[in-house]
Formats: sequence, C-alpha cells, structure tokens
Amino acid sequence: MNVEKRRRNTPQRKIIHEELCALKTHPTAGELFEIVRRRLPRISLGTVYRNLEVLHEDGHILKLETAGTEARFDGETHEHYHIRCTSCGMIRDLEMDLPINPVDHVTDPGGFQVEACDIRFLGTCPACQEITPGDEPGNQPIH
Amino acid sequence: MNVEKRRRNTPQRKIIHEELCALKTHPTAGELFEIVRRRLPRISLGTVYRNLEVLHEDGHILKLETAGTEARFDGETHEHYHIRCTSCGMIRDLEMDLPINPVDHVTDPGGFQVEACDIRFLGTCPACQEITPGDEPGNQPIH
DNA sequence: GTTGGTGCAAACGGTTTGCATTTAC
DNA sequence: GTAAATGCAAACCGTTTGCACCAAC
Repeated sequence: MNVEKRRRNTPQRKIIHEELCALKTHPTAGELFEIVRRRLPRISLGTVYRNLEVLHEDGHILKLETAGTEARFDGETHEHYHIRCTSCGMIRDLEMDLPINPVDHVTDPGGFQVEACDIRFLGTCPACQEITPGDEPGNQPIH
Repeated sequence: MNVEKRRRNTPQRKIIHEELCALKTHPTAGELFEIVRRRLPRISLGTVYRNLEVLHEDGHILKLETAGTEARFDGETHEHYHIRCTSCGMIRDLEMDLPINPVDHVTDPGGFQVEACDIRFLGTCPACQEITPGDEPGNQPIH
C-alpha cells in the first residue's frame, strides 16, 4: 500500500520548490510560474502545476485550497494558520496557538470519519484598511 | 453608502431560493439548476448563477467556496459548521458548539483587522469509507 | 535502455458576461 | 415607461491532459 512513485530530481522541480520556499506570499501557480521563469525561461505552466502537485503529494509544500478561486501554495509546512484579506485576497501567516482542537468537539459526525479541521481567519489587510476605512459591503464569513 | 440595489421578485429567484432551502445537500449551481428546471423548464444556468450571487449578496444563502472545486450553496444561514468529504466533496452540516472563539486567540495579527474565522472540518463520508476502507493517499489537512 | 518529466497546445469545467428580449414595478 | 432580470451563447480563466521529445537514473 501507498506505493511511492520514484521521483526524479529535475532542475525544474528543484527550482520551483526553492522559489516557493523563498517566498512568504503564498503565490498562485501562475505567480510562481512568472518567478520561476526568470531562472528557467523555457519552463511551461503545465510543468509548474505538475510539480506543485507532486510536491504537495509528497508533503513538501502546502496547497491552500481555501483561498479564493485560485489555489495558493506555501513552502512552509509546519503547523500554522492563515488569514485572508476579504478585500484583496492576500494571505498572511498567523503564528498562534489554540488551547483546544475543534475536532475534539464534534459531537455528532453523522457517520463521517473526522480527519482534520481547517481554520481560516478573515479580515482586512493593512493596505485595504487605508483604502476603505469605513463600511464596505464585505464578504460574510463562510462556514 | 451601502447602496442596496432595487431587487425584483422574479419567479426564477423565488423558486431557486425555495428549492435550495428545501435541500439539505448543499448543492452546486449545476445540481440546483437541474432541480429548478423541473419547475421552470426554460430557465438557464446563467440565471441560476446570477440569482445565487444575488441571494448570497443579500445574506439569504451561504456560499461554500473551496478553491479548485465547485462552489456549494446552503439555504440555512444560521450559525453552524460543515464537514467536507476529502474524497467526493460532499458536504454535511455539523451541529456543535465550540467552547472558545479562535478569533480571540490571535496574538499577532500583523496589522490585519481580524473579522471572523471560518472552521471547516474534513473527513471521509460513510459512502467513501466503504469504497476505501484502508489507507488511501489522503489529502493532508489544509491551513 | 527505461520510464518519469518536460514543453507545447489543445481541451476541460465551472463561472461570467454581452446582448437582445422580456417583465416586474 | 424604465430598469432589472432572463435566456442564450460565447467568452473567460484556472487547471488538466495527450503527445512527442528529452533526460535522470
């Protein structure tokens, strides 16, 4: 079980991983593609997607699917939280501890096997606070 | 500010809302389209999308977005949690209470104005447990 | 030499949009 | 009568995929 596929160390994969780890911006695949392209001008977007998938599969990076529409990626895999600006979509790390694990408080899982929970904070980033100091329509929290 | 647009009570909007509220399945736009179509055979998918957007904007329904997958909608707007099957994407309600509010435990918001947090549980639904009782690759928890 | 990976381009699937027409108000 | 909403179809955009060639092992 869990047949690990033999991976090859291609320069593309190495550089994609390197560049992602060098960033704290949780880039989208497209953004990372533009950055990697500066070092590998002939790389294709498909290769970036494929390698992000592989790196995620092997647990070397995080895939933040909870973002907006586009997936965002994170080279930092230690346990931490994220806050997303409801106005511009920007994501930032939050270093903090929770005194409880919400998973332990699920009373009736309805037959589900509860595996994890994903806490995402929502707010307004410094830049967007300046632009709209007042009362914007604002997205409602999503459950 | 917050200029509310004048809405019209079209039969389409009313029936879309009605049918969504009658369901506990958190349907996708496409699924709801198929259901609504039984009562309004000439309705278009675009109309369903537009009305779901409007209803969400006005706070009458919830929009459950996960990047990379289809959005799902919920006619039940009272505070409750959701668990999503990492295998088939199915969503179910969780009625439960948390003894704390994670928002109160953010120590360094990094200039963000923290507004809310969104807790989503991940697991395997009963149907998918039967199909794969053993150890699947499995998605890692997302933060 | 084998087989995983790449570059390219085309396909895919969910969602949005432009436009002429309809309809709620 | 006016402006919002509809139906339709085409466009959009992030992502995936088929394929011939390339390269890590």
